[in-house]
Amino acid sequence: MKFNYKEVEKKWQEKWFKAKIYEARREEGKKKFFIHFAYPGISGYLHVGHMRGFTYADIISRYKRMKGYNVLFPAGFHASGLPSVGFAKKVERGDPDTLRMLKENGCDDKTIERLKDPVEVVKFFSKVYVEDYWKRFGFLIDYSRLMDTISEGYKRFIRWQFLKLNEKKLLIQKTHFAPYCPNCGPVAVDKSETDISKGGDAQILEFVVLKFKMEDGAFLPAATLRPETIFGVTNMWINPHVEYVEIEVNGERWICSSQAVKKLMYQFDEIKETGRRIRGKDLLGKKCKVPLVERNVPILAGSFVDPNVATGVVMSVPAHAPYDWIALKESGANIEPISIIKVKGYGKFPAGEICEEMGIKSQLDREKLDKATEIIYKKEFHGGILNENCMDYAGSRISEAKDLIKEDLIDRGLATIMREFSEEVICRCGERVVIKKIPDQWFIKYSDPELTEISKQHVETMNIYPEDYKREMPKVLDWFGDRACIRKGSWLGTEFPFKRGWIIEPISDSTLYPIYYIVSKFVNEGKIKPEEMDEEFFDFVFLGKGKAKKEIWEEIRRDVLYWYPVDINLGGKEHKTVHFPVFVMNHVALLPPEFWPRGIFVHWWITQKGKEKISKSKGGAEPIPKAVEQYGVDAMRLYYAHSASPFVDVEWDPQLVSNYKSRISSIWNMVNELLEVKGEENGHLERWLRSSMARRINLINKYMEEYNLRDAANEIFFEIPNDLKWYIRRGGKDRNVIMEILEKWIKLVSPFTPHLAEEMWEKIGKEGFVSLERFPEFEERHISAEDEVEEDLLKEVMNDLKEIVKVTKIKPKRIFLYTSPRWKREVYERLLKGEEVGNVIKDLVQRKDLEDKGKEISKFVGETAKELRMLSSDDKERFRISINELEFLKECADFIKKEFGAEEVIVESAETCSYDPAKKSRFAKPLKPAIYIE
RNA sequence: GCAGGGGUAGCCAAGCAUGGCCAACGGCGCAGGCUUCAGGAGCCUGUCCUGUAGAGGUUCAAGGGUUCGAAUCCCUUCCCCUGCACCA
Repeated sequence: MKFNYKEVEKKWQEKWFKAKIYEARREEGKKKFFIHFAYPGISGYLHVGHMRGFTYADIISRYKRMKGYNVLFPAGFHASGLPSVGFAKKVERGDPDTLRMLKENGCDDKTIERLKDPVEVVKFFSKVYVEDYWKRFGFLIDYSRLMDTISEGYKRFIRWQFLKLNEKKLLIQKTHFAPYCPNCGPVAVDKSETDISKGGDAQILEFVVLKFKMEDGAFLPAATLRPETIFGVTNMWINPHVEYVEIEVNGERWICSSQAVKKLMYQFDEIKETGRRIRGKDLLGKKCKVPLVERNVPILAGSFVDPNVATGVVMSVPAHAPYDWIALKESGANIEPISIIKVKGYGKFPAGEICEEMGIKSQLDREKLDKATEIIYKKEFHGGILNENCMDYAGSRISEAKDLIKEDLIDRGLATIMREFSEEVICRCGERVVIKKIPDQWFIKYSDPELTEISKQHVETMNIYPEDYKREMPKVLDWFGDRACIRKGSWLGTEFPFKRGWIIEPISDSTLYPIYYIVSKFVNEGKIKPEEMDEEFFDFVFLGKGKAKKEIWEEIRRDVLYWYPVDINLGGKEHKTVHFPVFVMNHVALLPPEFWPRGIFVHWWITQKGKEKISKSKGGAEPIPKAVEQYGVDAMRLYYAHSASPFVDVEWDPQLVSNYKSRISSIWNMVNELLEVKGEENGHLERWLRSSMARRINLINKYMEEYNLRDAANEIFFEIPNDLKWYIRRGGKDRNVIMEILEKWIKLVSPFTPHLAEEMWEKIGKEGFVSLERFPEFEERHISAEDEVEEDLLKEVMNDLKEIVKVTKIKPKRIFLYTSPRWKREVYERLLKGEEVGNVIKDLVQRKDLEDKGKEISKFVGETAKELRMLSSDDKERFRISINELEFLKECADFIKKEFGAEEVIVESAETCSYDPAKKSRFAKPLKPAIYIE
């Protein structure tokens, strides 16, 4: 009797996969549904967090299949780029964590040896993903279409894509600045730190380098993020303990730190060292001229100046820069700060004020000074106005003047740009990463106004979940600029057709790929060879251009026409600003409008305690096979679908998953118990159960249509069993209705927990796969408002009884229920019809049988009118349904007696009651009988 | 900086785009009872405060406002989080 989930999972997976029920074949005339998830990058073992999105996709595709769609649900692997290379590198250098993890997962030494090769890493993990994750979760992915992005066929496809981008004039060349290791070449700077050992959070900042001319003609290049403060410069800062060097830049002599020279070499074309070295302290006391402002200022000693940051030369704006303020104070120099910015909340010298406030005493108190600098920077940037000291820019807002001044200074040859990381970045090899200028980098021109505009228009027509993201998308498309699309270096991918030895970057080769799933089937089956797949081939199958050279081309073309476009592309929130926009734009740019994607579904993450994204580096991620073993697949699937909305991050909580495991087995037990039930039909109870079920099926269909899996699962896994339990509790025992409801219920369960569903399906004596049955549809004929209102009435009465028992602590012996007098019901009816309050009162008061109730009537009518105004239309509806409360409650008397352990339950009409010592009967109202307990 | 998300009872987490069915779904935890004499099993009840009659009171980051009525709409403030391009 116990639910053996392990056996059940195995049994049904074997059957499904043997019958290949996942395989999608074109059926002309049958409506199709194409869903896929953003294929995972190959970066090692996945964890329970990854399964969330995959599971959503499987549930949706199973649902659509049951709704009569011909479903295409393919999957593949994104092998391009760095992750698998990074993984192989880790194996090669014997990274202990990596080796331990591999061994824990049962890898022998031979396999580990093999994994030093990135291509082997891809092969190995592709298999893990398919066998240990996807099939293990019962996903009905079309396994005949598996593909990865470094296969020959895929590369042909990408090559074609870039030929087309070029034809559309969407490939352009321009200067670019990228992270670069002097030893290893190009590196990626990102949070996963595949290439680097430090600095994953670093951003590339643009410093403006202002050229201060000294008396001997050499320049001091001061780097700043705030070029507008040039008007407030009072002096220069040089670190006296640092040795500076002289270099020649475009014929000018510059003096900067030696560290700066190294960096500038990678960014400027014309640069060389003159060999002259100058100690910092030898520069002190000399003068230089502020560019544009043409003011002579002295060079002072600033020990806070870091030769590693930018040029190692700093201009001093004490009025508005906390560092400068403190350093100036410490220097003891007799220099008056120059105020140049007016900002709300501060006086003449904001920097001075904040140093005072925060109690900053020394220029080496970096922590506080950084904080102070940030505060002042933000405050002045947003609310600051340049004052009369600022020449032509006086009166402008900082946020507007900043770029203007920068451009002007550059145009006049007084300044230039230098790029620098916001923090130190160290390569895996130990070298400091620099920023390198690439003069002729290739870009995909996503900034193209026409492409952007059409993409925005198309997004309007798409089904995008959640709604918020749909609203966000046009802004993202506007913001999305040109993207560098190739890179030279050791990583996997397709060679760029217009530059030998350069590889297409991994985002750019994963935009149009869903269409390749249609081709990959033919490649996998050997029906077409990658070598055949040239420009002509893809032009024909994707664009319908030219002629088919072979019959199979026609076949593929028909499949493309049938399956495309994608109905849902499902992916994690990390794809919101990069992958999804380029997915849309590439389709819009290269394919005809009828192939543009129809929908996107974004889900959030499973996080660890403390809201951290689960990552292997942080440890503690639960391996998938272990979790499956422990909780069972169906429990996990239900957990993903039901524990929270897809659009929030969820903390992985093993306890919670365990609860779903219990839920699964309790459903199983319940079905078994229900199968034992036999007895008479009651009439009312069966009508009620059918009605409630029909209503829920209607809701569930509505939820599923908008992919609201959570609310659908709630109805299916919680509300329906509650109804069934209530039916039994009420004494229902009609086997026919139970079998009828079970059959529907099991179908509803199927997309979410398919193994359980199949097992139950078999248990109730059905043949075939429930996975291939039709999803239950709303049947209006089962709706019986009367029976539902009656059952609600009973529940309400029981609630009231409970409340009374609780408050009074009475142990009920005899329970009296007094149903509403007829005239009160009449009041409801007439008011609901819209009759005037006054008329109703007048009418009733004049009636003979009510003549002694004048006061009560007018009060009651008034209150009721007020009450009805507050009710929703659904609630009002309940009062319109006519039921016989007296008869119904009499029938329930035994049930109530049993539930409350009373000796007797007496139901009477308030008009004719024989026993009412507490005068309770006067409180009776329609659908709210008065109660007396003793 | 640019773009976006969020703050709900002890905890997690619904609801908030269509204000009233909301003291606020569900779960965890906690308390009591039942069942089971086997397990991290199952079932019922309670869990903001007050209350010996089905009720009332105070809540949904903070402070204002709109409204007969606001967790839900508007404004202000505070605090968290995410993405930002050779990372997928």
